[in-house]
Parts: sequence; structure tokens; C-alpha cells
Amino acid sequence: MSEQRLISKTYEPDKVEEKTYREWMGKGYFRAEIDKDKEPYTIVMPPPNVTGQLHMGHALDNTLQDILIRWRRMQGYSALWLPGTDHAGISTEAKVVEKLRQEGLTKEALGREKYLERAWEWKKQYGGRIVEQLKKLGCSCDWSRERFTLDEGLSSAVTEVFVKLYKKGLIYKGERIINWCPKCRTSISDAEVEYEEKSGSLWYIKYPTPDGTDGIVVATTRPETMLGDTAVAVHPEDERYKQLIGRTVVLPLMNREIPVIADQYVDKEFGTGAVKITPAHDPNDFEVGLRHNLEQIKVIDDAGIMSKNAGRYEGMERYQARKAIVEDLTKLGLLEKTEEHKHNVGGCYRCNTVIEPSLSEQWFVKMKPLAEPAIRVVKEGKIKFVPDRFSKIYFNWMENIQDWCISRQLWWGHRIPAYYCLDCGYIMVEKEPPSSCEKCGSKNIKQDEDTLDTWFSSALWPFSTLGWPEKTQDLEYFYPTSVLVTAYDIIFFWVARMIFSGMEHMAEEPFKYVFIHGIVRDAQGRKMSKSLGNGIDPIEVIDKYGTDALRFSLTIGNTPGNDIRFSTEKIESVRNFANKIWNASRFVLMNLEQGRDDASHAPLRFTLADKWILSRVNQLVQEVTDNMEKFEFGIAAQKLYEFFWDEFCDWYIEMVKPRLYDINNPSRPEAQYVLTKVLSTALKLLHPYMPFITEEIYRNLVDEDTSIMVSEWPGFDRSLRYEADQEDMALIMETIKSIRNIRAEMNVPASRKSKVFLVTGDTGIRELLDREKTYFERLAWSEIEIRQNRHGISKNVVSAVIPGVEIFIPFEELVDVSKEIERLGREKADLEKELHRVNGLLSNEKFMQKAPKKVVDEEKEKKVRYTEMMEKVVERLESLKNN
RNA sequence: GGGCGCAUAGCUCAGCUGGGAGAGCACCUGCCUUACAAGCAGGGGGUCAUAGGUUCGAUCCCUGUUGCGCCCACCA
Repeated sequence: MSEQRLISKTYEPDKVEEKTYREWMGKGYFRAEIDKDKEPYTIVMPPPNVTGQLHMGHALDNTLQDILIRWRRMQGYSALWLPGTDHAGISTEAKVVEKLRQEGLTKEALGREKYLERAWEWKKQYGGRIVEQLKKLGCSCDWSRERFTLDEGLSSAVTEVFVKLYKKGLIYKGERIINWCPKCRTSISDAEVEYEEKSGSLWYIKYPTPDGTDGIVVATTRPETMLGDTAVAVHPEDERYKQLIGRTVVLPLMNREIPVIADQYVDKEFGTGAVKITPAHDPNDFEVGLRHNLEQIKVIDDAGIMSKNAGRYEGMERYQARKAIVEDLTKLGLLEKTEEHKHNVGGCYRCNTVIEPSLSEQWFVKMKPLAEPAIRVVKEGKIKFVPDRFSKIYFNWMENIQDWCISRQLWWGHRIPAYYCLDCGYIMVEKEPPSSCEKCGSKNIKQDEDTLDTWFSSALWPFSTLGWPEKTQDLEYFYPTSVLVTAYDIIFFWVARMIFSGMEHMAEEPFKYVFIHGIVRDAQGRKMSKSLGNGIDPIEVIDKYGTDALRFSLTIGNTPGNDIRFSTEKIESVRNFANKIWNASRFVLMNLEQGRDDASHAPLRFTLADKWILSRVNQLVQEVTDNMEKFEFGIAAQKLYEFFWDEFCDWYIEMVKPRLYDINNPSRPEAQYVLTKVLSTALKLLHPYMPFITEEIYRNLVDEDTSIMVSEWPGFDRSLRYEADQEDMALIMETIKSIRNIRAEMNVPASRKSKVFLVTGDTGIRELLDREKTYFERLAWSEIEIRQNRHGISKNVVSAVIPGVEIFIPFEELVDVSKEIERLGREKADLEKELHRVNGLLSNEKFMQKAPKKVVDEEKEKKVRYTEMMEKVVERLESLKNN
């Protein structure tokens, strides 16, 4: 025993957390073993960016995962939480390039090999940071299995998948309109474009016929793309333009003749009903171009600069060019008008730069065949979204999915395993670099320069981290994983892609549940962001309030799928809760014997309070476990909070004090036993939420050499259902509350005891009150006297009625009768209201017929009780008025 | 243009399959009662957004409306 260690009056997290985490690590508690006698329970951690820092989103996400994994581990599962980090292609590359820039270098100047060396250095320097932060959060991950998306095993999984899908015809290379970020200098996928409504202009530009007699006016939001126009399209049935179809018009500024074509795509109602067609810079125009065999002219280059095809605008930045073109058109008298126009503009999700749709040769994953089983597995319920509404969002996306552009013009990432014969142009896609061309035998071979979308490797995470494509024992035992925990903003990027990848490569769903949570907002409800500067650093919160406080405040009262707000007020109240746990535990430890024998208690000597709290904690075990099975952590945490503070501290501990202070009390050992039992049970239930404080106390309470982490999760115990005692206890508590209420209203200080008469005609209640009368001394500062009737009780009393019992408190000073009448009048009014409601129900024939018997009986019982109480109140009122 | 979420006490939010409205914080009153003043006891405060419907009975289920937020979608 070393309860002396819990001397501080306040819980000091910094003295516990680091030390405890180290011990857990040292003892290997986080390590999951393959154990055929246990059921596996697996969570793969959504890998944070390797060079990132922990933010509140991570804190929430990982707290929830840790709650699940600690809970299941205690339940006896072989619980694996597999951690890792993501190489985060674009953002890491951006950071490394920026660093080089500061040194006056560019990646091109450095060359691929040297550049990658620098990138790995960067990773070495910063990659450990987020891992250390996760440890501060208390995450019980199996660090021996930590993975990185660019490590050898995962890279081989990526290559395996790429080759496999290519050979199956599900990966192809093609020239398409893709989303190009001129700042990141790479293509990005559709999912990576974020649309924002912006107000812009709609310019009406006249394209004259060659003879100058006629013309057509087109409307556009992006005049700079007109330099690449290769047609004007109108609707086939548009009478206004019928005579122009098949003829040509002159593209202004470029003086190029382009055809007027008819295509269904055109909306007659919008603008002028005539659309300029730029196949190289617009996805729709591209399609139109294919249908009509139009030339594709790229006028904007990879940096967002006008290309050599842009005539005299060459070299201008795209928005400068827009301005110049509008000015020039105005001078030429070809700008008919300009309208204000609101439209969606796509931006890069990393750098927010406006995306340039651009014709480019890229690699794609053919999605339709992959989407089909991914939809089915959710429809069949083999994967369940929690909450369920997110499955709709998932279906909507999956069912309308477009091919996935996976090639990135970056160097930091998995290089595409495609090899080109520079002599005959043949493409080889192989796991190992071919030494010569399969077709012409040439040794002149070059690997594709591009890398893969980071999400391509993340998509394989649930099985690549377990060793796939090798047939490892880990994979055999831990796959499919049990649950995936993530925020809703990442469903498309990651969850959906893991699902189709799991189905395609493992022929089995990657997880059974997708548990979706919301995002953490600031106190005003704003999204935390770097640009707003309103982000709260979880590490700072931990340093100030402790890890357990942070974790619990992110959990309590929250519901799946909904956003939460982070506020100082909330974390302070949770910090206070941790302190409450600490002090209650100090109390218990102070009142235990050194080297006591736990077995020395006799259930026969359990008091009412003992049986009540044992019964309550037993119920709590059941309820909390049920809530957790349903992912209702917010409710479970709420129940734990209320039980611990209200029932255990404010009632049970107060009730048990006299027995502890009296060394000769025959039921003192039972009090000690129950305190220990209830506290240790509550600590176990709290452990997934507040791992550190619960561990610190548990070791002091149970055994220095044990750990709550590996203790057994409490189960419901049928022998602890003391239902009658619970009802008795409820009556005692009601009576005490009522006495306290009167005393408070009369401004009686705790130091002044009251004499209290409890009057009841019910023999059973009288016996109960008599048996438990010691409770009133401490909890109601009262000495009670139990009477069968009111005879002989002074008239100078304040009274109250609760079901079954009348309470009278005499006062030496004269009680203000008018005030007392007023108070009883309020009680009477409340009872009248209740009686009115009950009588209404009971006299309603339909209610009597149709309501369940249980409800009817309850109401009948209430009527009896209220009527009885009413009689007492009326009696009392009359006697007061007669005086 | 579709789809979804939210609307409950001054603030932030719970409220499980419909049966007498809850918590934390804030506020008011009284207490340093030998675990805890980061505490204890008591108290005030809500027509559960709005209009209908279903039901014996609706904060909860259905429909419409309003407000706020989010997601998806190629109208230049």
C-alpha cells in the first residue's frame, strides 16, 4: 500500500501521465498478440500527415479510437490498434520545396535523387513529432507495428495493386481534362477540388462572321480561354442560330475561323444560347470537342501562364491576360455587355489556388467496376455506418463516381511502375523495372516520372499495414478490421476508397463499422483553421488541464456524426471532475487499513446504503456497456460523471463516513469493502475515457504492480440486484432532501442541528426510518423522531409532504405563519396540477382502453399518492389558518 | 438543382424504440461540515422554432413553413 502517495489535494496530471505511459510501454501492454483463444479486435489508425502536428481533430479521432481499443482489450479481445503516418505527397512536397527555396534552390536544380534525400531528411526531422503527440494523448497503439505509407512493405503493396489493376484494365493512361493546380504544379482528383461560390462577371463577346455582316454573341466567365476556342456551339433546335450552323465565325484577337456547331449540350436559356468551345480547358467542351472532332488548343501552361498558343498574350499570367483581353475586346467594340454573375469556382484543397481545368495525359483508375461491390457490401449491411445517415452520402458518391485521376506531378510519393521504351514507345507496367523492352528489346527504357495520389496508398491501409501482399499471420488474424473511426469530411477521400480496395484485393470488407464523428469547432462554432488563427493546440490544453480532462471533454455529451465546440468552460468543469475523482479516491484510501484483507467482509452486514450503491454500480456497468456497444460514448460518459459525482460522492461517501470513523463499528469492514469495490468498478468503466488518473488510483487501491489497463471489464452481477433496497433508499433520500430544503429556506446553518418529526401511518416506513436514522444526522443535520401521527407536535413548525411521509421541523423563533401558508399554498397548487392531469387521464375512457396496463397502473398509483399528500397539505393549511 | 443535419433553460449541449422536461457553465442564497472552496447544500429559469396531421397521449413519428449550417451536381 502506498496511499501516502495520493497526498496532494488536487490531481496533478503532469506528475502522472508521462511516467504512466512509459510504464505501459515498458510492460508491453499495447502490443497485440496473435492468440487463437481470443477474438481479435482491430482498428487501423487514420494515418496523420507525417510532418503534421496534432490538432483538435486528431485529438478527438484518436481519443475515440483509444476508448474503443482500451475497452475491448479489457473485455478480453486481442485488441490491435495499428498506428502509422502518411507521407502526404502534396503538403510535404510543398514544405520541402519551400525550404529549398529559402536556400535559393529548386527541386529541378537539385534533381530527383538529391531532392528525395532532402525530403527523407525532412521526414526524419519532423516525422516523430506527431507520434510523440499521440503518446501524450495516451493512445494505446501497438507501436511495434507502426507503419509509414512510404516504407518498403507498403510501397510493395502499392506496386502490386497498380500492376494488378493495370493488367486487369482498371488502370489506364489517357488524355483528359483534369484539375490542375498551378501553384502545386500537379493534377489533383475531383475529390480534391473544393468549390466555393464567388461573384464574378459574365462577359458577352461577339464573334463576327468572316464577311462581317453577321455574328454570334457568346457568354463566358473565363474570357482568357477564348484564345483556345475551336468552335461555337448552339442548340440544334435554336431558331435564332439555325442559319449559322455549319458556317464559321472569326475568333476575335486570334483571327482564326472556327465553326458554328450544333450540340444538345447547349442550354438555350442561358446567356445568349451560344457557347464558345474550348476543348483543352473545360471538361464539357472537351466532350463536345470529341463529338465534333475539334482541335484542342492549350493556351494556359502548368504555371497558370499563357502559352505560346496564346498569341500576343503569351507569357501573361492567366488573370492578367483576362484583364488585357477584356480591354482589347472593348477597344474593338466586340464586348457587348458585362453582367454580374455568381458561380462556383473550384480551388485546390491544399493551397486554395483556383483550379485550371486542363487537358493533360494522366493515369486513371476506372471506377465503375470497383464501385459496384463497394456499394453492395454496404447495402448488404456487412459494413455499417454509424450514424446510418452517412451511408446515404456514401451511396450518392459511389453511384455517381467518375474515374479517379491518380498521377501526380510530384517526386515525394510512390513512383508509378510504368516503363516506356524510348525507341518503340511501348509501355510496360511491372513490379520490377524491366531491363529491356519486351517488344523491341531496346535497353533504352525510362520510368514514368510521376508519383501516385497519396490516397492511393491510404486506400490500402487496412491490409497493407498488416503485411499484404505477403500472406502474413497478422493479416490472417486481424483482417478484416473491426471499426474505422473518422470524421465525415474524409468519407470520399479515404473511407470509400478503402472499401473498394478491400473488396477488390482482399475480396472482403476492410472493416465492419465506420464510426463517423464530427469536427471540433471553436467556442463560436467556427471551423478551426490556420488562416483564421482560431485553432486550439491540444498539447497546450493537455499541459494546462491534463490529458484526461481533454479526452473526457471531447467525449462527454457528444453524439456521433455531430460537430462539437471546444470551450474553456467545458474543459474546466471536466478538470474539476478529475479532481473530484482524485479526492474521493484519497478519501477511500485514507480510510482503508494497511494490508487489509478484502475477503473479510460479510454480505449479511451490508447496510441499506451498501446494497443501494452496489446495485447502482451494477446497473451502471450494464448501461455503460450497452451504450458503448452502440457507440454512444457521449451518453456513457455522462452517466459515469453523474454516478461518480452525485451518487457515489455526494450520497454514498457521506452516508458511510460514520461507519468509517467509528473503529468499532461492526460493519466497518463492509463499508471498506464496498467503497473499494464501487470505486474500482467505476475506475474501470472510466479508464477508456480517462486512462491516466484511473491507472494512478487503481494501483494505489488494488496493487502497485498491476494495471487497470489489463484488468477485466466489469460484468453485470445478478446477485447485486437489490431492488427493494433501492426503493427504500429513494425514500430516505427524498426525506433528507426535503429536510435540507426547509432548512435552506429558513436559512439554518449546518452548524445548527434541527429536531425533525417524521410522521407516517405506515409501519414499514416507520421501521425503515428508524433503522436508518443515523443518516439524517450527517446528511440533514437533524435528529429525527418518528411518530405515527401529529399529536403533540408543536404548532410552531415548518412542514412538508413527500409520498408516504410528513415532515415537521419545529423552530424556537416564531415561524412566520403567512409565509408558511404561502409555501404550503405553492405545494398545494403543484399537487392540484398533478391531480388534474392524473384525473384527466383516468377518466378518459380511451386512455383506459388503449394505454398499456403498466401505464394505467402507474397513473392509478400516482393518484392514490397525490391524494394522500393533498389531504395532509390541506389539513396543515387549515390548522395554520385556524390559529 | 438535388441530398443531409440542426433548431430544447442566459450560453454549450444531452434526451435510448412516444407515457409526468435534464446536465455542465453562468446566476441567486447559505456554508471553510477533518476527501475535495476546482468544494457542499438549496434555489430561480424552458408555450422543447412554427403550422397542421397520426395517436388515448407528441420534445420524440409524418407533412408543410421559417431560420442556420453542411455535402453533392459540367449550365458556359
